[in-house]
Amino acid sequence: MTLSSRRIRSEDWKPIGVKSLETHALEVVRSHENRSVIAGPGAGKTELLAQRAAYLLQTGAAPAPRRILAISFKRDAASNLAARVRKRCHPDHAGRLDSMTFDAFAKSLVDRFGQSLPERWRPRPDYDITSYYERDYKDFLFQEVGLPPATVGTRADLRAIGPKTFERSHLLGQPLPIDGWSCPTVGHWAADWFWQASLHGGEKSVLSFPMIGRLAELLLRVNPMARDALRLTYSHLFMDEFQDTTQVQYDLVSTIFRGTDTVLTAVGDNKQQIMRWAMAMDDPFSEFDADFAAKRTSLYNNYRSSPDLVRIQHVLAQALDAAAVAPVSQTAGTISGESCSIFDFPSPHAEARNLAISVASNVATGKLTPRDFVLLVRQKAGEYADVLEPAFTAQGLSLRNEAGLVGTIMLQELLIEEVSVLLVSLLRLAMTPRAGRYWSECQKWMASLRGIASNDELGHSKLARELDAYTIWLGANRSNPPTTMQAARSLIDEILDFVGLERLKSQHPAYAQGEWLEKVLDSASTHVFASSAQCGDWSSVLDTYEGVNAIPLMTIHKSKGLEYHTVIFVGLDDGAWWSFSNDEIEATAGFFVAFTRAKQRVVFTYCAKRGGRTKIATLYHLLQEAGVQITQAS
DNA sequence: TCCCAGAAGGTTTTT
DNA sequence: CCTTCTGGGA
Repeated sequence: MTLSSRRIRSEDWKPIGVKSLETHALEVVRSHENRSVIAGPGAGKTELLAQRAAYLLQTGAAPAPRRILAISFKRDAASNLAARVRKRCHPDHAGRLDSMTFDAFAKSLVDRFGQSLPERWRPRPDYDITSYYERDYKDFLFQEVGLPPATVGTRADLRAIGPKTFERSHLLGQPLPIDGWSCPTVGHWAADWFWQASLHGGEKSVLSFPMIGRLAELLLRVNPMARDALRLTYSHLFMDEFQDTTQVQYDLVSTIFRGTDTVLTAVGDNKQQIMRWAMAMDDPFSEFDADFAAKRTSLYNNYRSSPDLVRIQHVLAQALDAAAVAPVSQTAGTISGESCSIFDFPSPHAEARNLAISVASNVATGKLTPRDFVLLVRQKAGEYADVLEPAFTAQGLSLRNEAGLVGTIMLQELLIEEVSVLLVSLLRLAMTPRAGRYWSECQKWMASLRGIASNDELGHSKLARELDAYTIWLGANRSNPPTTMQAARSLIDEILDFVGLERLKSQHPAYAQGEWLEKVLDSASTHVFASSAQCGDWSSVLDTYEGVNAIPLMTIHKSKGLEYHTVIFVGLDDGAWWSFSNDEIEATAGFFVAFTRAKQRVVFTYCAKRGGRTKIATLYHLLQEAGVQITQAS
């Protein structure tokens, strides 16, 4: 298929790379109005946005030079959408899509226009980014802030606020007032103090991402030129995972685009709202529909899960939304036995052994690989890993806690870092046989780092020669994986010398700021070294590094947006679900997210030693209602 | 310094 | 629900 840069007439446009789209999805793809799209798990939300981007760019509905802004929560979601659009569109078209995270968007605004903020709200240009924890707010409220003036309130009033309310309601609750709070309550008096200390207190301003979001919103209110530039630039805005939008993010989008000709598309799933405790809005879709006169559309296909799993999912979905409509599975079932079962084990040890044996026997048939499985837990993945890992190792399998720390950063985070991906590609190319597919990948990486244009053939062939020479040298001189931490680090430094540290920093601003790059490289070295310790040759070292043969273990929250052939949920008990009664809807939504990661099979495990099943009886009733059986195992 | 009782934490993205 | 932290008192 050749990708054309020619404009296609709207009536001639067809979805690309898929057989068909359901009628409602196609309607959204071609829509010229604001839309909210409620789409359950596996309905193809990202695909819908990718098709819509292709439609808008190729038909000129998003007319050049105007652009599409796509905002996601997670970096992988943002890059995933961009990749799908690149695959379907000519570079000239795909280049008019900006796909980024909410935080990257807000930060880019503060970096570009932040100095136009009034003095009291103006961060220093070289501000640091931090995460404020409850602890920090507590210390602040109880010590640093001191005594409020008598006109505002007493120390007791101040302490009565509590760190959570302080952050949610006072510090970040409303858009910032340009001239400060005029008749402040105790909360706003303290919030103002906190803001001023963060902005002007030390040598550098220290801001959290939500604070950056608030500053971005304010600067667009005080700087109409910047705001109009954005309105003019973007003819269309996409928002993914809209159910998890926070008030800060919503206010920013409203300030920029409400009442303009920019067409907004918000997609998400109410039933997967599991971030309310982390400041997500209660019902962002209803507010969006009202504020933007958006038309609501629901999608009813499920391209991920088998008909039997979709049937059970619907039982859970009805507990979250009585009006839920049964989705239609578009995927054939391949499991011969039960597609969902609960196993009751006598001990966590027996549970680990049994699970390891059953995964191993599945892998042994050759039909499934370790990566087809996921072990999900509600919380404390590390503690479960301690018990499960030895059992899996005993069966010749490796299990990997994706949230485990390598040095100071999380494994899952390290593996998606650009510099880590680049290192692995270069090492594969240099060290392993039949690494052809890494050649073009490395070539692409290096070309973009060096700013070589796609039509610059001379530049590309010069780069190709350099790349070949370097990887041959590397393969010849560093053929043994490092045996010490120092060796791992110096190898990485050496490769980065070839890549060009400065080029890397200028392409990826995050690496130019603070200690981040140093942390990533340190973590990468640690992980290369640890992977080398377990394996002999580079090929298996890199497999271990990437975990290509490891069964992932993670929390439900981390699994959002992912999918696996078989989901094994460990710990369907009151202990793991201690918070169930605090917010039954949100907890059930978490259960729904875990269940809907599976394409073919879900296994739940229970062990009386970890807790009862009285508090989460509702979940057991739902499964029972769906015909799922509990089996005593040993 | 130690002990005990009661409180708090746990699920988190993002440059 | 279970584990770890905290603060007051001895």
